Amino acid sequence: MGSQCCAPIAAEPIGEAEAAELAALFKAVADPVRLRLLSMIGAHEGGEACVCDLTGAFDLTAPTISHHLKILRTAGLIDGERRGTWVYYRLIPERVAKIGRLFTPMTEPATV
Amino acid sequence: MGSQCCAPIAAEPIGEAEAAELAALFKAVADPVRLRLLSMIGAHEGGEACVCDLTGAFDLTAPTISHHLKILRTAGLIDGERRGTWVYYRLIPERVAKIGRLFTPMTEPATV
DNA sequence: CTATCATTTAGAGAATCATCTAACCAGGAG
DNA sequence: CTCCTGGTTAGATGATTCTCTAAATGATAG
Repeated sequence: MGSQCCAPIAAEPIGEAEAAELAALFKAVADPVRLRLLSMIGAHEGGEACVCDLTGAFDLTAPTISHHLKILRTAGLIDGERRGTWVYYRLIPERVAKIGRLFTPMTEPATV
Repeated sequence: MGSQCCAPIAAEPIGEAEAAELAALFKAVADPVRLRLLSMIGAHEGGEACVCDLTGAFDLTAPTISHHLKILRTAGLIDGERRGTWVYYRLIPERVAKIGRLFTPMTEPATV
């Protein structure tokens, strides 16, 4: 039956303000480089990766990678910490999951 | 090891081609207008909405709405059908769910 | 202190995108 | 057929965005 009628986005029309906020979040991941960065950071051992681990995988300059990391950081998807010479980034799981929730059908039936 | 720990994006580094394909999908929803359109279509009674139901909610011209609908259609997120005078759009649930899956932790396996 | 490596900031140029106006296609009413 | 409404297509324009080079900041080594 309707155990998963629809994703939250299809449950009710989202408002203008919420749409703007969500769009900003989605824009952060709407780029192949940032998608791969996110994936590489999350999949790296220890759940964190330093910038030096990331730049090599791309045919891009260091400033460009830094630019993309900043966008992810501004969106609240990753957090960076400097330890000695290197800067380490890790995912912010709650924020990452927020992206998925909007489009994921609910297994639990809501009030519909 | 714990593959339930994290969302698919953090399970292993995604490849260049997959990242490009997914980025295109995310770009389609990385806009407040398109996010609201998607939501309004999905939440509309009968699971479909004609363009005339949508344009009024925005402070935008009809061609602009049409432009956004085309982007959503090209991304495979909605499908449009003409019935008489009006054109009706509806969500393509499988495609919509694909967006959510990448970022949703697999702690509780959903029927997908 | 100076040299060097890792990363970020600043600024510029090319490409993409959101929006508009004008014009075009499809159906229904008179 | 002619007119009107609903919706799309075609260009044009201003704003973002991605990428680079050059320069700055931070930390370690000699």
